[in-house]
Amino acid sequence: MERKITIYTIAKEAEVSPATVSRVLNNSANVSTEKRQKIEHLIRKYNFSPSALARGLTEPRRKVIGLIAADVRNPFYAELYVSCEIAAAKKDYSIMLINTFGKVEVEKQAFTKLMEQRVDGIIHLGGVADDEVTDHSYVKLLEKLPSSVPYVTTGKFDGIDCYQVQIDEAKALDLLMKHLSQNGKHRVALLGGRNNVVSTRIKYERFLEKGEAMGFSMDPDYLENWGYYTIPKGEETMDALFDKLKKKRKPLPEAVIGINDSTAIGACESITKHGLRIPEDISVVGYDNIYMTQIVEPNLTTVDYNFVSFGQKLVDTVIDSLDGKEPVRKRLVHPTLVVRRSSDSERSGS
Amino acid sequence: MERKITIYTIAKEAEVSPATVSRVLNNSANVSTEKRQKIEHLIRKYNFSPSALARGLTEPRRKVIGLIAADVRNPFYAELYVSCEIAAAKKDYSIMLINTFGKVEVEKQAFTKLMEQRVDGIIHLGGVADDEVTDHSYVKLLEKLPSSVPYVTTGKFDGIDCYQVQIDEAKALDLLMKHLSQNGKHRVALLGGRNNVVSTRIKYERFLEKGEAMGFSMDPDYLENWGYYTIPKGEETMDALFDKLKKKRKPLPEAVIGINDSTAIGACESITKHGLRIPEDISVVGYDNIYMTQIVEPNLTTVDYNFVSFGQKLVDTVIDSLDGKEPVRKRLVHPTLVVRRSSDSERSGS
DNA sequence: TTGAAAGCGCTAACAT
DNA sequence: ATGTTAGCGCTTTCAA
Repeated sequence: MERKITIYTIAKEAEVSPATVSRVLNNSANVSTEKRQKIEHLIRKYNFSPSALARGLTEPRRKVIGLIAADVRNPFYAELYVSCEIAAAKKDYSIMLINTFGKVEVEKQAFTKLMEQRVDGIIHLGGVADDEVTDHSYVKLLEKLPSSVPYVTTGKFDGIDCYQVQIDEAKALDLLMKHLSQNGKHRVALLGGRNNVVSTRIKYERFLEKGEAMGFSMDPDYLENWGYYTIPKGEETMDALFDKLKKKRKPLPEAVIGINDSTAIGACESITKHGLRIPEDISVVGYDNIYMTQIVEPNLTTVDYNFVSFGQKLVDTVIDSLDGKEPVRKRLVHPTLVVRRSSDSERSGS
Repeated sequence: MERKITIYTIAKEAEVSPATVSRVLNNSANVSTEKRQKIEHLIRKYNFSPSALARGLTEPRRKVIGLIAADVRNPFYAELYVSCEIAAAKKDYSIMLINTFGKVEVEKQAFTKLMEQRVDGIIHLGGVADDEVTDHSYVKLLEKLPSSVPYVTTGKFDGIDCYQVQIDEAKALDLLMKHLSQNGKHRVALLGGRNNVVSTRIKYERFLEKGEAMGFSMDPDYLENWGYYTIPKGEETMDALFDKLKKKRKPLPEAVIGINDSTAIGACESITKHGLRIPEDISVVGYDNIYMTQIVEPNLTTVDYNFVSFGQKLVDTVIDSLDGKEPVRKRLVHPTLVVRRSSDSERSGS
């Protein structure tokens, strides 16, 4: 076991003071070329790396941002996490990631852990699974955060004093509705999700609000607002819709909007299973533009949130706040429409 | 901005010494109930959280393991990362994750960063994309690591003094070959990958070595060892195989082994495109049991590595080494066969 | 340009 | 059971 090597080791051997070693380490002051070289040589020789812990003890910034996500095995979070990491790296910050797996208990611990690690700020990815977390528990957690640590969330709730960067869900739905409308669809179904998830609720409300103007037949039987956000549940939901319409002797929808891509993909399976073609018989569209949308057959029309700029906004909000720049409390991420085969039979390839 | 609060703040107000506060914080010694309660009350009152930095400066263990992965947007790494996190949490360790995106430069920085953060050990996920990293650069990096920091990798190379936890690739291939053999397949194709990736080379070597005994017709024309590890490349590769066999007037394979699941899924697309049925005309199998194998049509037969125990082994190796338990240098992860529709027409559902 | 010394927040050995 | 004190490894005045 090699002896621990510190700036003192270097200083002693270079016959300078530790302060001088620190100076070359940080380029914080002029050091004579002679001494500098001697020191740099020793640093290499011993493969010395300064302790971020000791440094963090004195310096006001750790250059680390905490990131709380439900589960990076979910592609949505993986994308967002990575784009945050990249955005942070640009400004020489690191990301410290904690997965909560949707468990409130773990989530609370995550905050504690991050605070103990003295992260400079916290990004909280509410996202798809924010239904597990009640507003109440959010409030409790946030109250405990010192105001010096900027907190930014993708969660959608009012009355909480924090930074928010959120998807413009309403606009996202508008894009999809407009697209379907332009393709002459009238009987449009909206599938999946639960109403205690804010993003879901927004979509349903918007659908009811704007659907008529888009020329949709606003029959509530074409809303199947139950289940989760997964592929199998999407399939189940679509199955249920088929059953219901059959019983009520109502015509099939011309288009189906999944509450997210997974739901839409599940719906596709159900439709195919029922012997129908996509998009010839029924168009299908989703949300999120996850990787799989480009893989499934046919490729899925969806709404993209531009994860790169999403992550950038999250990180910038934290750093700007740290730098005293007072970022706006609430920023929106603007979605764009990605048209693929599942809603456009003209499209070549799959 | 609230004043910074430390154990001294608490100590002073509780009229005790900082040491006593430390004692209740760590339960490291007996403290009278009276003082303990007073202290605990103040901790709650101020929402005090002890600095992991200061603590790390004195304590020998930081309880943090560094994890270097190529890209957690790749489901393989996401699964492995999460299982490591879960395994670590059981022993009260955290994971500090860094993505390298296959860039050697970033990878080097990752080591430096982790060392500066004084992680207790480092896990390096070579995995699917370890072709980007030459053995040479590994050696260089590893030489710089102090021997006190256990390093464990999933990479497959000899002559480097480190811990290795790796997939038993040969056994994995054996499982697939046996399965196909038992289903009466003779003309079996092996598709995708590059030979400078060790895991790929192992598979090809094993195939050549054991194929005959399995009753396969060992025609080299049924090996298409080129391309990457992605779905589109898998499709291209299969397309190329079709072309070649047509030109040479050779019969189609009865089964196709993809070098990984993505390649296999791409091959499926090619096969379907050529108007053939899976598995009736051609069986397809892959490796890794990524999530998508359960989604594609038909579901893909594959080999599973049990990410839970994989991660557990990685983490245990680090911690055991830290605890002076001298874990074995090389451990194998045992794969299991997952039979699905793509190689078994008897199977119900998709 | 350089060094001495204090301090960051905590733990642990030693004393009481 | 509790307090005193000396580090841990670094940065940063302040002097020289």
